Amino acid sequence: MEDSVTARLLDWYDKCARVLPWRSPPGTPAPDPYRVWLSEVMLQQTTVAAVIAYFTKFTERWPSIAALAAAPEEEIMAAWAGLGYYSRARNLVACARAVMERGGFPESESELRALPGLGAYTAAAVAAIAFGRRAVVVDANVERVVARLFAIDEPLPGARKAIRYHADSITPQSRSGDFAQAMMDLGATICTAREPRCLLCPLTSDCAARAGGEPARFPVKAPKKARPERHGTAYWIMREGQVWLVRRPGKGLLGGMRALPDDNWTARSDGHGTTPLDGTWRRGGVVQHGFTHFSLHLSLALYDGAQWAALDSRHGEWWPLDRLDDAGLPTVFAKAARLALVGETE
DNA sequence: AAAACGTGGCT
DNA sequence: TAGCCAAGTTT
Repeated sequence: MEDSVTARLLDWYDKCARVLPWRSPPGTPAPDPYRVWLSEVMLQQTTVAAVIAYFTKFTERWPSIAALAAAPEEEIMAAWAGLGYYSRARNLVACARAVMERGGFPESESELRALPGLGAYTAAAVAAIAFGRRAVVVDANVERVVARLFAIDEPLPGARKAIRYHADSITPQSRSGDFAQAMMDLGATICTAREPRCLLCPLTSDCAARAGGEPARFPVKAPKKARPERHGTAYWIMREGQVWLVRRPGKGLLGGMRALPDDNWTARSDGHGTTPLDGTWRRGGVVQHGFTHFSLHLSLALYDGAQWAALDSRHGEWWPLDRLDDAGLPTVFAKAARLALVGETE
């Protein structure tokens, strides 16, 4: 039975594989490991639709891992702005440099796993897709497909071990990279989280959840915790067509990214409301932004004073408004900046 | 081992 | 619309 699942899935992939910029068609030589790795890192917790534009931009600007490794970290962080999970960009740089140092990508799953930013999933995916190694690739798509195929009742995350065991049982010796991508295509287009399209599924006759009549019940998940709501303020300080931007600390939320000054709101607490400069401030409206683990109401304060000398050039810089798009602001601050600019022209 | 860590799209 | 969800990793 396992063999037939594997064969049916690969047959389906041969006909129906999605065409994606980082992929080579089934049965053709593997793509450049650099492109496989870069796409896999970008795709961590991120949709294909969001990744395509970034992948294209990155590979045009840095066509090889050598080019990426030689680029200033600051430029790569700015190019990553908007994609989210910014520690990925930091790890991307560190990984590129480590790979150059050792003379190229390692090909084994365990050596790949030791590189910065490559966890269990990404190491397996790169080993299988770029290097043709047999590896058991388990991401959220595979979890869903396997949980349904075998009607696994145990809730996630506890079910991970059982899911991995079953995923291993259907992973072929050869073509495990195609197999992994087939599972992900199936999960993304047919075996979707809500309303799976079982009538189109090549594995419908193998699927225990389908036989049970309630495929969407799987995977069972533990209930989630409520997201707290936080309030904070961002400060818009303008002078002669420039705005004052700071660099956030390297670790933590939006770590290492350029940003508007703020009153130190965090996931755990509201901001303290203390302004960064003396003088007159005006209300500039409120931006609402959802993070993974909290929701933020960010008030915008607009500076009317002229005490600019108090700003510390070790922590920030004047940035020209006409190049604001190049500043690489994370989305929450890009929203605030947009609001400020609309306010200024009214 | 649980929590931190972004964002945009879909229902 | 408010919540769920996505090719996870790190600490």
